[in-house]
Amino acid sequence: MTRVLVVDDEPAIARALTINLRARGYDVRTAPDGARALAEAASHKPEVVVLDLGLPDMDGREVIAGLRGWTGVPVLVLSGRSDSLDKVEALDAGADDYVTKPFEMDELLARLRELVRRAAPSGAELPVVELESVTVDLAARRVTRDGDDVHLTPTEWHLLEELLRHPGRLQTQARLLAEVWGPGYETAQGNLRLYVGQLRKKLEREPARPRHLLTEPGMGYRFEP
Amino acid sequence: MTRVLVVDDEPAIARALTINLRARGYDVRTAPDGARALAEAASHKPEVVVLDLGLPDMDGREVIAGLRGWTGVPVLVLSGRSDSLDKVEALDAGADDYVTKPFEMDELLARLRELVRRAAPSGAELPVVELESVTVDLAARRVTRDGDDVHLTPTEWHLLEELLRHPGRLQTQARLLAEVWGPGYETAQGNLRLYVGQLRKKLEREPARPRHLLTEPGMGYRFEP
DNA sequence: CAGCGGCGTTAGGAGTCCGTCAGGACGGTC
DNA sequence: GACCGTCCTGACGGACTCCTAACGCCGCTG
Repeated sequence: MTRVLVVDDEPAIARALTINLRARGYDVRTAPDGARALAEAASHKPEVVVLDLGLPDMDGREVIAGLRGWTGVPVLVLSGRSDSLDKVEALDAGADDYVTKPFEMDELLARLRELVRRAAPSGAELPVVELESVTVDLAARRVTRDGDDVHLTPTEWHLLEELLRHPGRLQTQARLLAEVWGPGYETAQGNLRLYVGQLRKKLEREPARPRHLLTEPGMGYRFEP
Repeated sequence: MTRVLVVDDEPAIARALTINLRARGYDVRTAPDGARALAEAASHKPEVVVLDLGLPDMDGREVIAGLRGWTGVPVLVLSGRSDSLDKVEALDAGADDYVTKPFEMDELLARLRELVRRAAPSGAELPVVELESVTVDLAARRVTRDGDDVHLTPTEWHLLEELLRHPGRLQTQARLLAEVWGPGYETAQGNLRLYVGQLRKKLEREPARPRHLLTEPGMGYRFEP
């Protein structure tokens, strides 16, 4: 279920968006201002953000900058003004798309789908990853090993997803920590080691000598298909 | 037509260079001192600069600094003295290659061609570098040799990256040490030799007779694609 | 021919990073 | 209020990386 964070200070719009998105199967959370939006994003890791530019406490660009500091989550900007200046500024600040209020719900939903699809290219290309005796179905959130289901905690999922999404490429510990744990956890390497260990125990045939979840000492980890 | 700026206060040398370069199809302009060299470079944007270090008005490093302040144009240094100190200083200041007077015209032309050729894809980053049997993927942080993975330590990566980033250009030991080990390690040349040796052992077919990680005695190292 | 400086290589110890285990805190459910 | 799963912290061997020192080699110089 796709997690989407709606940031808007007008309850009417927030509620309308929530209802429509829930009806389409999204997992919706809302935040009424920039500060709570950043806190919410850090704790629940949405896969896409809908951001109203007219917030009471922060400028829209500041919110985007706060997100871009640690995550590449796609951001869809909502603007009350049709004038194009703030649109350019928002896109410059790192937004991914733009919709002007009043907006057609259908158009917003279409752009949202597009953003999610674009942000998960490998997820769309490889929804299922096959290892020797383990099958990982990213879309269905399911892992089987020798036919039996394997249970993964949310954090384990998030970490595994981050690794599988870039097969063969080294992911630095700083990047993994920022993506999975959010900002402020850049120094919690012990945590990372712990969860990599758990994933290996659940997925690798010989956890002591991993063949797919590889360590690059001093740099990070790499998923080898 | 490639624009070349020749900076030399000796008319004989300037004329000889002009004739030879024009014969090869270069668009040549000359400047007899540092001040006019900078003015000429600013107005005509040469694609490569040949710079004599023994100018009457400015030190060679000042000229290079004046260029580097606003352009990355490759600079080939001409040095009158075989004493290597001024050459090292010029290279540290940002020069890309050097030739000692008296020089062979053929050698100078060859080095000039190399500099122009390598500067052509300026700004474009090269994520993967192919050697004979070795592939270096900077983005994925991965090296393969005859299909097998080659493991590099963080320091080896850092050094290799610094060399690969300036193909064909000479990197002084001081520059490499400062980039990889940070300030304060300018005197640890033993360290540099050690890691260059390790890279050669891992990447070169004949580590004793390297073909890509070349030594310039007294100067530094050069990556030859 | 001896002396010298720069380069390449080897070996060993100090320090850092990694994997693992156990224990406690937090939040949600019944 | 008790239970359970999940998450985080700290501590400990072990593996890896890094740096230093020393030696042999080569080209150059006096």
